[in-house]
Amino acid sequence: MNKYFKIGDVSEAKGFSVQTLRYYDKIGLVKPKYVDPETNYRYYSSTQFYKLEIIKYLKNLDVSNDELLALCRDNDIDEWDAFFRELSRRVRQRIDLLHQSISHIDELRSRIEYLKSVNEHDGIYYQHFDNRYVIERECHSLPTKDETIANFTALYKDVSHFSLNNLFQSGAILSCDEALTRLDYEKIYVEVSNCPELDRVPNCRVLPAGLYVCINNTLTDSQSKSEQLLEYLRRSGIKPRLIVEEYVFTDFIEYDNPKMALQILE
Amino acid sequence: MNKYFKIGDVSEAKGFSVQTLRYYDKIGLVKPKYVDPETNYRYYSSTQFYKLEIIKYLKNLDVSNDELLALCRDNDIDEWDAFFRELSRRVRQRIDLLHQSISHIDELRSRIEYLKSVNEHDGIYYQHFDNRYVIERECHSLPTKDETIANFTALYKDVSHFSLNNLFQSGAILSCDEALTRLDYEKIYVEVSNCPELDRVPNCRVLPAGLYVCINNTLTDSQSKSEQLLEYLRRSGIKPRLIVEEYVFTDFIEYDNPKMALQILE
DNA sequence: TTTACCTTAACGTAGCGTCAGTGTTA
DNA sequence: TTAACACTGACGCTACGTTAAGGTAA
Repeated sequence: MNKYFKIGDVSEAKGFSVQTLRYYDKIGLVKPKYVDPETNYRYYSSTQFYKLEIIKYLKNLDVSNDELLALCRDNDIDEWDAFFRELSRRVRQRIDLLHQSISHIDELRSRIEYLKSVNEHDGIYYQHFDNRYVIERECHSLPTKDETIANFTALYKDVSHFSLNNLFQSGAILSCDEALTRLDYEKIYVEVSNCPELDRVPNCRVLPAGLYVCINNTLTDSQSKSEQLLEYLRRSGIKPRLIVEEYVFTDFIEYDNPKMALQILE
Repeated sequence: MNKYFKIGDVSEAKGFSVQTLRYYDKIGLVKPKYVDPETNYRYYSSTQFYKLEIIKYLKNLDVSNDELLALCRDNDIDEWDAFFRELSRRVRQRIDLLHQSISHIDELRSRIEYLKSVNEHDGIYYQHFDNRYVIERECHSLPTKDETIANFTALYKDVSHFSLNNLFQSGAILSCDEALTRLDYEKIYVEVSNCPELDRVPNCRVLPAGLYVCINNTLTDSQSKSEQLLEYLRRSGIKPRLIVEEYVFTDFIEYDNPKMALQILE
C-alpha cells in the first residue's frame, strides 16, 4: 500500500491535470513524497490522495490556494476545525444570496414581458399597475447633472446597503399646475422589488396600484409627448393624482433612444 | 437628463473601478457614448448606467465577460430571455450543490471529532460504530499497486458519477482463517455519506452498526499490530463477523504515518 | 493656479493551459 | 525498439490591479 505513484497515475485517479499537479508542487501546496534527483520525476504516495481529494473539494467551494496553503502549512487540527466552521457559514451566506438572485431573475423575466407590451403601444393607452416599491430623493425641476449624479449615487448606495433588488427601472415623480400646462420634477426614484417593510428603509414608498393613463416616449422627444398627454387630460377632464415618468429597465439592451413611459394615475 | 458623465462619475455611481470601465471599453463590453477625439476623455450617457447595473449583477453570478459580450452584441430581447431562463437553472443547480456541501462539511467536522478520539487510543479498545455506507471492489490479497490504482480510480469515478460524498476515509474488508492466524484482503472500499438507496449505486453496501474491537496502527507497523489483535481474539474466544481496515480521513492533514484502525465486529 | 481629474502604456496577479524540445520508463 | 509517459521553460489566458509619466477640466 505504501508504493509510489507517478504524476499521471495521480492525475487519472484524482481528476487533476498533470500541469495542475506540477503547479501545486511549485507553490508548495502538494509536494510529491519523493523526487528522483537524476530524472526529476515526481513520485506521490497514496496518502497524498486524501489531501488532493479535499483540495479538489474545497476548490469547488472557491477556497483560494493561498488559504489552502496556510492550512496545510500549519497542519493543525484545531485550525482545520475552525476553518470548516467558518466555511460552513460562508457557504450558507452564498446560498442566501443565490436564493435572492433567483427571485430577482424571475422578476427580470417578467419585466421583459412588460417591455414587450410597452413596445406595442404608441398613442395614449390605459394600463393597470400593481404596487411598485421605490426609494426616492427630492430634486429640482429640472435637476442639474451634479444633482442627478449625487442623487442616484446615494440611491444606489441605499440599494446595496439594505440589500434591495434593483429592478433596472428608475424615473421621476412629477407635479402639474392646475391648468395642466406644465410638468415639474419633484423626486427621482429607483424601483426595487423586495421592500415590504417600508419603515426599515428611509425614503422608501409605494407607487399605488391602479389604472394609469400612459404614453410612451423616447428620451429625445419626451417634451412633445408630454404635451400630447397633457392635452388629452385637459380634453377628457381627468385630474391626475400621481404623475410618474418611468424609464423602462431593458435599457441595458442599449437602445439609442430608450423607451420612457409617462403615467398618470386617474 | 441626457448629459454626459465622466468615467469617475460612472465609477462612483455604479461601483466599478475606473480601470475596470476602461477595460470594458477596450473589450467592447461597455463603450462610452462619446469619446473626445482630442483628449481621449470618455463620456458616458446616463442610459448606460442600466447596462452597468445588470453587468455588475450578472458578474456576481459568475457570468463571464465573453458571455456578456455575446448577449450585448446581439442585443436581442428573446436571447436575453432565454439566457435568464438558463441562468435561473444554473443558479438552482449551484444552490443544490452548496446544500450538499454544507452537510458534507458537517460530516467532516464530526470526523475530526472522531479522529481526536482515535488518537487517544493506543492498545486494544472497544468502540461503537453507526452504519457506514461504502462502495467497494474486489481485490487480491495483497493487492498489487496497479490493481490498487485501477480499483481506486474506478471507485472515485463512481463517487463523482453518482454524486456521492466521499468521506476521505477508505480501507479494506478482510477475511480470516479459522485459527485466527492470518488476514487476507478481499475488498477495498471508499466510504461515502449519502447513499441511502443502495440499489441505485452498484457495489454499495453497509458496514453494519455495532460494537467493534479496535486497535490503532500506523501504516508502517501494520503487520505486528494485526498479530497483536488476532492474539487478543484467540485468547478471548471472540469469533469475528466482519474485519475492517480503515484509514482515518484526516490524512489530508499529512501525517507521515497516518493512523489506521483495524476493527472487528464481535 | 491649483487640484482633482483624465490619458496611455506596460507590467503584475492567480490558476492554471498549451506548446516545444527533450529525456525516461515499461 | 517503441510508445507512452515524464521533465523544464516559456508564453498565453481572463479579468482586471498597479504603478509611471504626463495631459486636462473647473
